[in-house]
Order: sequence, then C-alpha cells, then structure tokens
Amino acid sequence: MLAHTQLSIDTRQNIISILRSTPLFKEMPENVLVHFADKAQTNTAPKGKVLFLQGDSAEWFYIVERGWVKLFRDTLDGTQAVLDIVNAGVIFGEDSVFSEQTYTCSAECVEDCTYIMCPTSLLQFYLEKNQQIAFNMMRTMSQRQNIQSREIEHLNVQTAQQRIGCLLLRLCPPQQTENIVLNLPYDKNLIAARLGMKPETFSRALAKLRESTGIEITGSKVMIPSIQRITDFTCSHCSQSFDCKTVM
Amino acid sequence: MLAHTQLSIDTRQNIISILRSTPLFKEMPENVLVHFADKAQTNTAPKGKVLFLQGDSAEWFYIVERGWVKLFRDTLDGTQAVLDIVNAGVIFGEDSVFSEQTYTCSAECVEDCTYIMCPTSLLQFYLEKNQQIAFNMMRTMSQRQNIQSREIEHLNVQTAQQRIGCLLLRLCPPQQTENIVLNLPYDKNLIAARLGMKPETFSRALAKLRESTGIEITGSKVMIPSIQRITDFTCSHCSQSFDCKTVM
DNA sequence: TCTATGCCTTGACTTAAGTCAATACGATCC
DNA sequence: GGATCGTATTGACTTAAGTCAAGGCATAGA
Repeated sequence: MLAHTQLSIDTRQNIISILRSTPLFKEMPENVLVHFADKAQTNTAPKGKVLFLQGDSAEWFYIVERGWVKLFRDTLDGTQAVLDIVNAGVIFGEDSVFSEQTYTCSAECVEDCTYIMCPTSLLQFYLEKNQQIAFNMMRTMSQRQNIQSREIEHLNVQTAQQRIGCLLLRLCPPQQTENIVLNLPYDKNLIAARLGMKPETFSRALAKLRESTGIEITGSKVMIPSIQRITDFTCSHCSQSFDCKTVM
Repeated sequence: MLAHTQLSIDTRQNIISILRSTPLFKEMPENVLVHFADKAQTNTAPKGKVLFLQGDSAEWFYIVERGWVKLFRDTLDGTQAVLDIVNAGVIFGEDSVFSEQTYTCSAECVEDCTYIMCPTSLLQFYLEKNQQIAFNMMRTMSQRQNIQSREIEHLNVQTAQQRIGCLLLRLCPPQQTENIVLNLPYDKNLIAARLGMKPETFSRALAKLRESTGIEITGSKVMIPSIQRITDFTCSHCSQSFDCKTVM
C-alpha cells in the first residue's frame, strides 16, 4: 500500500470517480478522465478562502468535493450580488474558456471545502477534440441557463416569502410530501444574500411563512408538515410548467 | 430572373447570408449553411403573434430578421416575467435541443416581424457532427449566460433608475460620449416589463433620471448630453469589470 | 373637426423591503 | 456557572416600488 504524502490529497482513482460523477464528464472514456486526473490538484480551504476574483486570469476550473462555495460579484460601491452557492459535484470557473480566459465572477468558500482544480487549457483542448465532452458541456450550460432564467423570473415576480418557500421546496427530498425535517445548508445570512434580500427581511419573511404554511423553524432545522401548503403559497407566482423539484 | 412566389419569402441566398451573420453559424462551411437554408422557412408575423409557448414541443428554432420578439414566462396567477426582448440576428428556441425538445419559455412578436425557422433536428444533427458549430453554440450559450448573470446582479442591487440608466447606456452607439440622440426601441410599457418594473414605476424613475443626469425625453426620443453623468449615477452599483457597452 | 383608442403620465395611497439600532440566543471557552 | 463572540431576531422608522384611479396627449378614423 502506498502512503499518501498529504491526508487531504485524493488518489488519482478518487479524482477520476469524482469527475465521472459530474454531468460534464459523464460517460467519458477512461483515458480522458485519466488525462484530467493527472493534471488535476486536490486542495482543501477553510471557510472564507477566496478561490479567485472576477476578472482574474483563469488557469483552473474547479469541482467541489465537499463544502459550499459562493459565486458572486462585488459592485463598485461595495455591495455584493450572490449569483449562486454550489456544493459537491458542481463545476465552476469553466465558463472562463469562453470569456477570454478570465473568470466572470468571484468564488469564495463559505465553509471548509475540498475541491479539485483542473487546467482550463485541458478543457479547451478536449472541447475542440472530443464530441462527447462538448455535448456534455452544452448540456451543463443549458441547465445552468434554466436555473438562471428561473432566478430572473423569481426576482421579478415573487415576494421574499415566496422565494424562501421555493428554496425550501428545492431542499426537500423528492417523493416525500409530509412531515419533512431538513437542515438549512448554510448560514441564514447567506441564504438571504442568495435570495437577493437582507438578513432582516429574510428573518421576518421566514416568520410570516411559518404562520401561513405551518412550518416550524428551530435554528437551522426546518420542519415542514405539508409540501402542499408551501406550493399553494409559493408556486402561484411561478411559471406553470417549471418543475422546481428537479433543479437546485 | 425567377419570380418569388411570395414577397415575404427570402431567397435561399438571403437566408444563407443571414445565418452567416449570426454567432452560431459564424465561419461555417458553405455546404452546412446550404443544408440549413434548404430546410429553413421565412415567415412574417404581425405584432402580437405568439410564436410558441413554454412547454410546447420544439420542432423549430428561430432567427429574427426584422422586428422585436419578446421571450417570457407566464405564471399561474397571470403575471408575466419578461426574460429578454431580442431583435435582428438573435437566435432563440435553440436551447430546446437540451430540454427534451420543448421550449423553455414563450415567444411573442412585439412588432411586425420577419423571422427564419430552422428544424431543431438539423441543429441537433450538426451539434453532434460538426465541431465548429458545437463550439459556436457554446460561445453563444456562454454569452447569454453572461447577460443573464448581469440581469440577476442588477435585479439584486440596482434601483429602478439605475436599471433604466444601464439600459440607455447599452443603447448608445459605441465611441460617442456626448449629445447622443437615440430612440427607445419599443414601447415604454415593454421596456418596463423587460427591466422588471411596472409602467408607472418606469415613468417616474425616468423622470427622476432626467433630473439627475440631464437627459431629455420626448416621446420615444432620448437626448443624452453626457454619457459620463449616467455612468456616474448608474455604474456604482455594478460589478467592477463588467463592460456593459459590449453586451446588449 | 370631433371622437375614439391606445399609450403614457400623474396623483394619492398601500405595501414590501431596506436601514439602523437594540436585544436575544446559542455555542464555546474559561 | 458566567463571560464572550458571532449569528439571528425584533422594533421603529424610511424609502422604493406597487396599486388603483384619473387625466393628458398623440394618432387614426369617421
């Protein structure tokens, strides 16, 4: 048995299996995965670590292995717009391939994280060479576009309460419809930012949501007696055919 | 000389030249363009014509030749979220290729339009076969994603006045910095919807913007004495490195 | 010329969300 | 058990945006 030089460093085989689990590398031939894994690095970073800033030259794209990463933009006057908060299996920074090798947003760990870094040049190489990865890339981009469209729709037509309700629905395990207990995945302040509202607004809106849908909140634990009561309240301001359960 | 059967129908050569001008078909070999043009249809439609609805089975994707098309979603309670309003050269509905052959939003002409329809099956065929069109597709998707990210950022951090200011900046011709005269491209009500606000809010915000930036509005004509005064007012709530001039 | 129509603006009011400050809670450490 | 720190909530108030209703104004049509 070989000893690892650092505990935090994955074996190549482990990296391969993580890559394979992502939509981008789905059904890729072994030799391609090996090529990426050989050039990849695994790292850990503490909460608060900034992985890159918008506009930075993009040498690497990232895959989250553990923890949560915030994707955001800072504005000139110091406010921050949170674009997404992503976790295990999600790839980010790869869109730099189409943006003159610079990152289009900033990324920061909001919990202790483990992540894999791969060179963007390698991705670029295979996007031009391998039909399957190009198609996977398009599928990935398409899915992200759907999520963003929903985001725009919600910011336009939903109230703070409804946006929270929608988030809760997306956190619920599929199939289950009653007496669901779930944990909020990260700080309430961060959820608020993610939903485009202030912490105080989030707090108050959550309290109102409790009254109108019967949910119970203790700390980060949420008890949902009935999915139906939330959908009734939330989804009337949502586009008809959108299946909010399928997309985080 | 051959006579056209209908005045509104483009010649094949005309369709080819329009396709070639889009980012998706940029630098495509002639035989591919011919293939698309052979299967394409040109149509005209009056203001108000609905081209497709969200969820419809997607046989065609579209390219605007003339006029403006609104891309939107209707919610269960009847409100509408406008995702984008697009004009000549813009392709839409093509993302259905990755969404189980159904449209992800609805499309309606907001002016008399001329447009080209091509079969999605043909696009799918070439995306899997032709490296160049796949890469163009990714570039197109990436650019749209950037636009949507900006949209999300703006809905989160900008006021109604600033969103209007930002729109005006993007309507300005590049290079010119002073005494610009431009026409609003479509109804004010529609601009309001596009920016995620009510017509009344738009009207009032525009009036305030007049006071604070010196612009003059008469009907759909806008006179901008100084770009700088608008950017000062608007872009402090925008992410630093984003070049709003380059993207509509 | 008068009138209808559609689009836009204005006024008065309501509601949602942001701001600022104070307090409460909960974990951790001693 | 108390002290401390960060997070979360609450209260009082301001501001932005939405709502509803009334006009204004241009264009088109009879």
